[in-house]
Order: sequence, then structure tokens, then C-alpha cells
Amino acid sequence: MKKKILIHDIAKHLDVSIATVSLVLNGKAKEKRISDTLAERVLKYVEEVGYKPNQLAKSLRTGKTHVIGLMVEDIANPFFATVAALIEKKALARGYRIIYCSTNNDTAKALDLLTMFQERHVDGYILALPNGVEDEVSALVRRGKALVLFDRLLPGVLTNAVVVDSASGMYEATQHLLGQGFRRIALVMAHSEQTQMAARQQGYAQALREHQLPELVHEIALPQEHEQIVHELQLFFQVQPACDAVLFATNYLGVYGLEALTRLGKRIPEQVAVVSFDDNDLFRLYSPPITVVAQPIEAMAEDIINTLLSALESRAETGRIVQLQLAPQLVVRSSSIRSRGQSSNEG
Amino acid sequence: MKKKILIHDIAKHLDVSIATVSLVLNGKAKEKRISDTLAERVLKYVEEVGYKPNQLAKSLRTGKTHVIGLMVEDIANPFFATVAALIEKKALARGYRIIYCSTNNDTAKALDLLTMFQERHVDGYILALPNGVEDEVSALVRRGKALVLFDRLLPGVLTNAVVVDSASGMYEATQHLLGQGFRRIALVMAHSEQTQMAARQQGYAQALREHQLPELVHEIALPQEHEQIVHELQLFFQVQPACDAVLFATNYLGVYGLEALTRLGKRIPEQVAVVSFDDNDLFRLYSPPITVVAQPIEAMAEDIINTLLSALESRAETGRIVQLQLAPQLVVRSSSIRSRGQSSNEG
DNA sequence: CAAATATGCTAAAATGTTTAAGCAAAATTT
DNA sequence: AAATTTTGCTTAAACATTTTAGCATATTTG
Repeated sequence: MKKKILIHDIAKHLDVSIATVSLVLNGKAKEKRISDTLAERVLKYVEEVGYKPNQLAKSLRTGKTHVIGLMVEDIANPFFATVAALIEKKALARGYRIIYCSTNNDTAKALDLLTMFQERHVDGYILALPNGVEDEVSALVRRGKALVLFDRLLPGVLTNAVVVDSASGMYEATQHLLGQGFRRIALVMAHSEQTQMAARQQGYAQALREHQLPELVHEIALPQEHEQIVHELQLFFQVQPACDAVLFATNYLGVYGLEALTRLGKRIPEQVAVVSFDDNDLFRLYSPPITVVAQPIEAMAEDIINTLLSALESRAETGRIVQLQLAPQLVVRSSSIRSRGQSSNEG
Repeated sequence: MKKKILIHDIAKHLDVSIATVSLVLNGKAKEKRISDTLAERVLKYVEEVGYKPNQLAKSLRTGKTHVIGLMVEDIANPFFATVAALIEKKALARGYRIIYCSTNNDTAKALDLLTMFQERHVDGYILALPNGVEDEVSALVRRGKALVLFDRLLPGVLTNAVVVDSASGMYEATQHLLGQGFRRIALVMAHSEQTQMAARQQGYAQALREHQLPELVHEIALPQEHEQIVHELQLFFQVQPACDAVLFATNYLGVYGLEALTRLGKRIPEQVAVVSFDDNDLFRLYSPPITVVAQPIEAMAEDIINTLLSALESRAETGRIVQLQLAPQLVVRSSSIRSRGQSSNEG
């Protein structure tokens, strides 16, 4: 087992000071007037023996870890998993590592994790949070930490954010159903104060209001057992037989909803038309394919990491706040809704 | 902005030495004969001002970070995402943090990430690796690092591992199809030397051999564009019209496969029966529901973290190697296979 | 009562870097 | 030739802890 090689060993072998080696390695050779010949000798030897500085020591001294903390609702949720995968990839390419955690929408857990991120001295924060952590996040903002919220905002916290325009996405989806002739349109959403949830309901409500139709909202309390939720939805669809279409506010609600409808033997869209927020494999390949409000995941990831990195790099101009609102896209899939006999698979 | 409080500040305020505070905080008060009264005073004041030791300094000094590096193939793959979420949860409960990364089955990226893990001084490694990193992993094992492989082994590397018995899972699945009367059974797998892939093919091959039936294997080269893969599968199913059933070796291949079959308008199971390794929402809710070889994800996560933590804690007995092989479960879903009269939504 | 032991704490080294400040020699200016 | 500037490097402090070795004082033992 070869001993770990230190900067000290490099210096000794080359018969120079530790400082010299460090300066060369950090690209400050010119600035600090280390001669080119020596700088090259150092680099060559470092390469030769494969010396890698101890990151812990480095971080302790500089206060930078090159680690970004990413907090999502649930890493097993395809939306968050995909965003996380993309962010990780883009961050890695820019020299940053990601450490990610799921809050499961639990305020206490989110607080714990925020503390953990601070203990780990993450350089920046990317956060999709439950409500109830406003104070802690405000404190981070006040301390000038690089931070960007995504998916949802935090009421009363003014900081960088990248979100999707949920309201107009849901408005469009509702309009689409109305355009297809549906009149009793239900909305299934998570019981939550989160901003994106509220916006989705708002978009739905507005479209119905414009047609002077009543709202039919069902809120699911979370977290709950899978089986429990499906059961609750089955009951809802039985008690609410009048509804001829349903909107699901998130992809997991859509999945549960399809399961409930399948169990009840309801035919889609003849008995109930279905539209969900968020796309996924199931909706795309289900028969009939499910129309969705798709989020621009790739663009979100790009915007998130860009916003964070520019916040990180421009330590000086602390005032700057970037708030981006991206447009979701209605992906209409069941072309044969309300029309019979069409058996074509559209592209 | 309040200044960060240090152990030094605590010591000064209580008029004791830094060493005393540190010893008390690390539970060595008794051992080092710090009086109970003083120990309590320290703890009380620490609590009062909310002092938290700097983890970087601590790690630098002790060599422990309480961080575990988890490497998966793709965090956006539901199997890995779920395993990751469970491991994270269990690790957190035992005082460890997880930092995870996706290799995308890219050897170079995996090597990079292994280096990154070492630079970050992770205490332990949980790894689902592509081939080609045997030497580096062997080096880690030799250096006595706490490590556990999962999902797949690494040829020639003898160390802790938690895997599923892919061969018998696939054998059972193939037997199931044979029992249903299918005779031209194809296997779609990823082109890869990975042990779990080989085992899956082997299970399939054995079942066919026992019935003296020919193998019909199609290997997909990865990584490749989504669209490209689906297209390739469409071609396969057109060129291979003789096959009456198909096994997919992973969940993402199953998803692509369903997409290809849907586009070709093939009816399942009348024209082609489908079984996939790995479960997911799509297979469960597809109509008809898809039979799968489900992996015991919860048990895997539990075994993985237990194996790792005991490796971490028993630094002494370095010889001990734990290799677990878990049984997958065939979940038969399409009860009506080979029976007619499914009046489905042909619209 | 001297010697040995126990008690309760502290000084300082160690962890592995970065970087501000500074110093001698060489080069340039006056 | 003295003064000044530039060059090329080094010294040592700082980052925030843990932990070994040890030092007084108090207590017990012989």
C-alpha cells in the first residue's frame, strides 16, 4: 500500500518550498512570478507521481467545496430524477459535484437536510422545498449564499428561481378538455400549500370560470400508502360519477389515477377523459395515450445550473435576482377523443 | 450576520481549554477524566449557543467524513432511483450521507467518479459499475476500503456484493412462457459484458435448451438515442415475425419494446407475449398488464446498507466478505394469455 | 512521611492545504 | 555608485478541529 503523497513530498523532492508548488498548481505562477522553467518542472513532477491535493484541506483553507446541494421532493419520482440527472451532468462538466436528497415533502426532514448541507459546506443550493422552511431559506439568502429554488417558490422568500408557469399550463389543459366538449371536469391535486399546486388549481379554476362551470376539486392528503391513495381515488370516481373528465395535478397522481380507473373498469376517454401534469413513459405508452402538460425538463436543468453558477461566480454584485418562468407544453395525445373509429397513432 | 462560532469561543467563554471542550463533545469525558460538573457546563453552553463543529476540520483531522458514495447506472432509471432513495433514507437514519452519481455505463465516467469519490474522502462505496474498472476497484479493496457492489458483480473482483439471482429469474420467466404454449421466444438484451446481463441470458438459454428450442437473441448497443433504439426494435420485430413471445432483460428495454410494439400495432399477447425483467408503473398499468421478474428492491437496499455499515464498523477483521444473492419474483399479470375475446379499445 | 497512584485538566502537535507578507539577489535607474 | 525596482522565491500564519503526552495537585498506600 503506497503512502499517500503530499504537497510536502513534491516540494522536498524538487527542493523548493511548499508555497511554490501550491502557487504553480493553482495557476498563480505568473502572478506570483514563479519562473516558467520551475513551474514546468513542478507540473511535470506532479503529473509524473500523480499527486492530487487533499480536497478537505483545500476546502478548509479556502472555504470552497465545489459541491452543490440539491434537494428534491422524491428522487424516485421520474420528474425529479430526470431533472437531477441532467443537473448532475451539467454541473460535473463545470467542475461541480452534486449531493442530493429527498425531502418527501416533510418539513422537518427538509430542515435537517438544510442543516446537513451547511455542515457539509456546500457552495450552492438548488431547492424544491416543502412549505415551512421560509425562515431558514431567508437566512441563507441574507447570508449571501448562492441559491436557486425550482419547481415551486417559497411564499415570502424573494430569491433566484426557475419554475414552470403551472397556471397557464393547467388553463390550457382545461381549455383543451372544454374544447373537446367535456363539461364536468374534475381536478385531483395534492393537499398542499405549495405554490405550484395553487397555480395549477388557479389555471383550472379560471378556465372553468370562463365557461361558467363549477369546480370539482379533490385533494389527496400526502404522504400516504400507495394502496390507500388508489383506494381513495376509486371512491372519488364512484361518488363523482357525474364527471366526464379529470385533470391530475402531478405525474404520480396521474399514475395512481390510472390505476384507480383501470380497477373500476372505466374506459378512457369514453367514460372519463384524462389529462395529467408532467409527462412520463406510462402516459406516453398507455392505451389510449394520455394527454399531458409536459415540463421543459432539459431547459429547466440548464437554466437552474446556469443561474446557480452565475450566482456563485459573481460574489460581488449580491443584489441580482433571477426569476425564470418557463412555458410548459400541452402534448395532445388522444386524437380520437370524443370521435369514434379513429385507430391511428399520431407522431 | 452573526459570526460563525468556533470551539475556541466555547473554550474561552467557559475558561477551559479547547481540548476539554472537544473531549466532552466527542463523548470522551469519562475516559479522559473530565469531571461531570464541567462536562455538563460544556454541554449546556454548547447547546445554548448552538455550536456545531466544522465538519471539514473534523474530517481532515479524523479521516472520516460520514459520507457514502453511491454509483448507479442512471439515476433516472426507476430501478436505480428507488434503490437510491431507499439507501439514502436508511443511511441518513444511521448518520451517514449519500452522494450519488450516474455512470451511464461509461467506463471513463465511472473511473472519473471513483477518483472523485476518493478525493471527497467518502468512507464507503456502493457501486453498480460498468466493466473495465476492475483494477481500480481491486485497488480499493486491497486498501481495505468499505465497499459493496450491487446489481452486478465485477469479473475477477472478490468483494462484498448484493445481487439478484438473474439467471433463475429469467429461467422462471422463460419457463412461464413455455408453459403458456409459446415456442418462438426472443430475448432482447443490452450488448454488455456485465454479469447480470450474462446471467439473464443464461437463464433464458437454459430453459430453451431444456425444451430443445432455438435461442432468438437480439442485443441492443448502448448508449443510443431513445428514438434510435425504438426504431431498431421495430425492425427486429418486423424481421423476426416468427417470434410469438419476447423477454426484455431490463426495464428500460421493456419500455422501449412496448413502444416499438405499439407503433407496429402488434397486439399483446395475441401476436407477441411480453415479459420484462424489473417492474415499474408502466408494466403494472399497461393494458394488458405486463408480467415481470420483479426485484426485491426494499430488501436489496436494506442488505446493501447493512453490509456496508458492518464493513465500515469492523475495521479490524478485514478478511470478511459478504456476498448475498436475492431471489427475484415472477409476477404473472396477464392471466388471459392465449385466451381470446379480449374486446379491447381498438376504437 | 515518602512514594505511588489517581484526578482533572491543558499544551501542543498533527491533519494538508492556501496565501499574505517579506527577503535576498539581480537588474535597472539616477 | 548609490538608490530603486524587479525578480524569484520562501516563511509562517491561517483554516478548525482531534488527540497524545504530560503536568500539577490531590489522594491513597506502605
